[in-house]
Amino acid sequence: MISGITLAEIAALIGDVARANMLSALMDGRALTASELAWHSGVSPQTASGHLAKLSEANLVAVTRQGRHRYYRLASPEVAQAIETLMAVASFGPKRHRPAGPKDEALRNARTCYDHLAGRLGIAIADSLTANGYIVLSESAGALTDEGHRFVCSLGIDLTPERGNSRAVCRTCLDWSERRPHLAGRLGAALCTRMFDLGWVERIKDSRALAVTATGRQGLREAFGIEEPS
Amino acid sequence: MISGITLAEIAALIGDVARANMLSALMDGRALTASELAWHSGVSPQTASGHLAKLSEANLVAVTRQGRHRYYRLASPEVAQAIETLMAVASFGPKRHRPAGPKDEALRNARTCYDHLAGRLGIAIADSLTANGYIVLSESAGALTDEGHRFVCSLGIDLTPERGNSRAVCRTCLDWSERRPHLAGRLGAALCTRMFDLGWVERIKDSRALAVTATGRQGLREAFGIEEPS
DNA sequence: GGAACGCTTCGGCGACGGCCGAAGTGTTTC
DNA sequence: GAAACACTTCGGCCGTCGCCGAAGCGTTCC
Repeated sequence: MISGITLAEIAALIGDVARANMLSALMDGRALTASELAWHSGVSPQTASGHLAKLSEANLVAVTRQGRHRYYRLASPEVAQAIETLMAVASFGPKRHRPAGPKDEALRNARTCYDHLAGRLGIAIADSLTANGYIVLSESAGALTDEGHRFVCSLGIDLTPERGNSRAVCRTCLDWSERRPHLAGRLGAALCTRMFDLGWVERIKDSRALAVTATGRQGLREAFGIEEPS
Repeated sequence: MISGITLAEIAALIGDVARANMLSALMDGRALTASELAWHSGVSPQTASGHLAKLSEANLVAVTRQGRHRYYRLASPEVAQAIETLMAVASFGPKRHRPAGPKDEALRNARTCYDHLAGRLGIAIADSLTANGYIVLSESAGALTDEGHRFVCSLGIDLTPERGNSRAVCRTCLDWSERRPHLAGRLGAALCTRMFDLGWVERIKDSRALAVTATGRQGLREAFGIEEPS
């Protein structure tokens, strides 16, 4: 009860279509401007401004001023996790099936989830790492083995924590499309960043979906033994 | 966006004070009647009935008819996890400090979280198991060691999964009061059940809070090395 | 069988909150 | 310095949804 009040407040903030669309758009971990978020949520700039004020007052999003733009991003990984968990519940719900369009298909194939990889590609990488004994996952957690540490080093990933960053190396996150846990935490984020740096994946315009490049296909095959993910 | 719509629907359902109070009341894993839930949420029976219809249509709660009563319970552990995650986000929020009353204090000390233990007691047990090498936890996951398996057997706990139950043995759940992960999953649930069976803990009336009994204090000391948890 | 009980459905009231047009503030560009 | 731009604030409109009284259905108790 005591916490029920603020539980309702937080949920009510996410429970508006426009705000939910904004938060979904921010789930890829990027920071977006107020106008971009207005476009994503399908409302006018004034309305978006009001929504964003509420979201940032409640510490769901954080804002950075830069010139005449204001960049909004999710305030913390906890917020991202809460939204992802809600999406998982939503996808369990009554089977109100929307036929899966091509864009939806792209999302299921590969996408970013806050700061790490999700979709079939995310699952495939987590599976490969597990099969090779590089990580050990239980349903909602994980640990990096010594061989695993050497392996990610060989990919050019440095897991030394930044100052004051105590985030866990290896976490899992429930994938709403595959309904299985994929790799999150510092390791998940570092892998995702590295794959962008190597040019293995690219963002699909106006979407959290990702496209695997030609070099990416080769790299994924050599490093993880992953064939065409879809 | 595609899933954003139903994300908003789910969140909006939780985002009403009355419904949030109902769900909070169900977080201890018990099934409550419609009238009990009406009382918990502070609305009339008619209103509660309407709310419960919405919640069960969206598969957030499940209902069992029994005579002239209808027992409502959370539909799945995923729903419980979503609510707990939202509570964690809520407790991070702006510092709108309510002075902690005695009931609140009892909640922080020991309570049930869906089907497992939380609060200082839950943390203490998780810490003890970790310190003795019985379980290994990373921030959001965990594994039971072989010695751990023998230990819980010695407490009279059988972790053989029920038919068709593939729930993970060892998971973690972020504690909103302690802000640290405590023990969930099949192991967390089994420990909780066993402690009720042994008479170590008892429910405090009309609350998720728990009281540790005299035998409980002795048992906790002998089995886990836990002194007076508060 | 009738009364008490638990729960739901219906109908109408009222308020909260989302929405946009218009106008205002601060920043960049030329 | 003026114009263009990004964003916010204000004010008023309107729809949605939560609320309860009254009434209806099914179960249990005596």
